[in-house]
Amino acid sequence: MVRSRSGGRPTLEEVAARAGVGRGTVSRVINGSPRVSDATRAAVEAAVAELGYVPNTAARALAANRTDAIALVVPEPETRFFAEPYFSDMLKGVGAELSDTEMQLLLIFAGSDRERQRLAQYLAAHRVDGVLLVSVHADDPLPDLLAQLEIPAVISGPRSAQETLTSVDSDNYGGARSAVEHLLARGRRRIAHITGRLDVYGAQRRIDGYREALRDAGHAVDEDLIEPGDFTEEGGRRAMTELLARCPDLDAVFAASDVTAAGARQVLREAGRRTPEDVALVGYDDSAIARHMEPPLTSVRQPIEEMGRRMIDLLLTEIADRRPAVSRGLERRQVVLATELVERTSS
Amino acid sequence: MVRSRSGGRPTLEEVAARAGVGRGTVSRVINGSPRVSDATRAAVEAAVAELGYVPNTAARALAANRTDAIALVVPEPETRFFAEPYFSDMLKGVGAELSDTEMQLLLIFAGSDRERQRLAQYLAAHRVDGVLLVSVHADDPLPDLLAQLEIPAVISGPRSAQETLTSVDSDNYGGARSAVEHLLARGRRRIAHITGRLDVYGAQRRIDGYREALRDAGHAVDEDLIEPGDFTEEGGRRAMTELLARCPDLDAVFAASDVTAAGARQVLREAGRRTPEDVALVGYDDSAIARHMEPPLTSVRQPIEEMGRRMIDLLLTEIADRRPAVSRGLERRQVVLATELVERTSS
DNA sequence: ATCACTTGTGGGAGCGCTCCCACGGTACCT
DNA sequence: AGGTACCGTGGGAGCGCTCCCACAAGTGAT
Repeated sequence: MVRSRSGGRPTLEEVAARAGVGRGTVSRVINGSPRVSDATRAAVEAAVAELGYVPNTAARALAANRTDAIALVVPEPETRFFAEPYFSDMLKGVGAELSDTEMQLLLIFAGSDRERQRLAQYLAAHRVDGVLLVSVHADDPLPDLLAQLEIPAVISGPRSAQETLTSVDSDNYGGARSAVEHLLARGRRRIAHITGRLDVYGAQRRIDGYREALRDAGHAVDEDLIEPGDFTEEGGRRAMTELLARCPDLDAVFAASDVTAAGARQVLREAGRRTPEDVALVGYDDSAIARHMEPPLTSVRQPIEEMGRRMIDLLLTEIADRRPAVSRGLERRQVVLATELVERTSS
Repeated sequence: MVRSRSGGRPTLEEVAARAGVGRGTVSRVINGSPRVSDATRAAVEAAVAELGYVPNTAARALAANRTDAIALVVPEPETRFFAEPYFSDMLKGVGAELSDTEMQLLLIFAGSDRERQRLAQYLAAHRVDGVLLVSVHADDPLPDLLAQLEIPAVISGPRSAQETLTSVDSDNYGGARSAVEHLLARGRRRIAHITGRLDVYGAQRRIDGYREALRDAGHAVDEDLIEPGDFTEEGGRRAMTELLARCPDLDAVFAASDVTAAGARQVLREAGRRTPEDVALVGYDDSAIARHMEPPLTSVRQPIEEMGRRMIDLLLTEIADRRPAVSRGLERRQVVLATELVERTSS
């Protein structure tokens, strides 16, 4: 690897001169165009290697009007990002799928208003080719901003049944059903449900699954057995206290998240209810906490890593589609991945 | 905010036309140059607002040869990044210091060889103005690569006393001293030390602090009481087992990390030694685990968030310095921040 | 009135690439 | 033989900015 005489980094032009070809040809080789003869390609590749040529991203971005970067936007403060295994799993999947691409991943937190302001600015400057949106609430204005700026985006967890953005989700409805069916099969009849945040579509779908699993098995749904939570541990404690007071005869609890189940478990123990003998418990997420609970928690596993991979997949397709023609096919793409019930001793 | 007639995003030129000034003047206003009259500045700012102008980063990067981005390079797999509070605290400090800057932060993992390859490519392309390096081992080639590419960099934790890169560190020597002095003050006399990874400079400094605190207090250093660990829990168990076998009369343990202390604690309990009655225990990091241990662990707190802030500070200075002149002052900048002993009931 | 600065401003040149048109060469038809 | 088609290739134009030189107008000393 030789240093270019100019002292700086070698340019396309210099590579072309060295290989004895034109600028256009080098560009074609760099970008893997098939319209180059093998001999020429080899010569150019040799010159690239000799000079240690690396394309200037800024120049490319300017000329081609693309950035080769995508953003993973997390509308939460850093703290939650690190605390919840959801994000790290998602990141793993995203990273894996991106690793044999030229695309660069940016991680952007938009927890505070300040940060959201900056994000809006960032998107307006079109500094990324596409956006991955995770954990978005029903009333979040971000998706609309993205649509207005015409930036390709994929959302994890649609905001509603009418979601217009491309989305990847796990089967919340089916996951909830399997949890309830499992409890029914174990002979439980008074199954309570501590829900997630009601403004999250996925939480609604879990409630639907809970209801219909009971109905389809020929049981009436007792609304008293449904208590709203918010995915947190504290919410689980609160809801469980409420439920015990209202329905002391319950014999099972299906919680919308593992941490919620952990909160519920504390209250149950303090009330002298044994798990699973007196009250069976099923959580959601199959996070690390599920394995470490006492007793280990039965939980609905979502294929989060796989979701990350699919999101990238869809996003890259959308970016590619948008490039040459305006292929406004506009078929709504919604991917739903299956969940799996992981049975442990809490049920 | 009006859309530019061309359909795309407005350019500097269009803003200039609208404000009735030249391109250069708009550029000056955008970049906050003082050499613009108030009236002109106001006119330009109005035009910017009306058109909703946002500078094109790629064009700027190309023309000015800078990217306005810096990378936080983590030479570990994602998993460790999420597991250790060290990183999230660091990120918090970094983010805070960067928040009133135009600089963009990129998070880059370089755990696998594959990822390192990509990183090298990335740096060679000069896609960032500077690099923050955390948790680097003594034999890591990354710092040299950075030096060779002449990319400003700041390292957290120097690799050795001869570190050439600008560095920010906490006072490992002083932290260790304070831990040992605390144990001495509590009347302990047979104080063992489970070290960190020996190829980490900070771990060496802690050993130095341990030794000199004993010596300065007039005690001989018994080398049998020093057992190498590796910062992990498993390492703590192993080392503690070793120590108990070799020196059954020890009455205190200073561990180089909280997780190591947790490992040691398990072994001590299994051996029937009470903490703190029989064996006092002090950890390092003051991480969440310290607060949640049974009994709560006395630990040396490092101001990690502050370290993150200082690192950014130094890096931005270095980037700014490099821009116009080649101010090879080359005074080695090494910042060392004080630690604090957080006393709990384990000692 | 002249000169020497300073201040604010306009606009040319150029950053390194991609896009695309044009051109010579070969191959295959009529 | 001429015509048509398609390769592979060279290089002009232009992406939107910053840098810097040139210049007009103002200021104050001589």
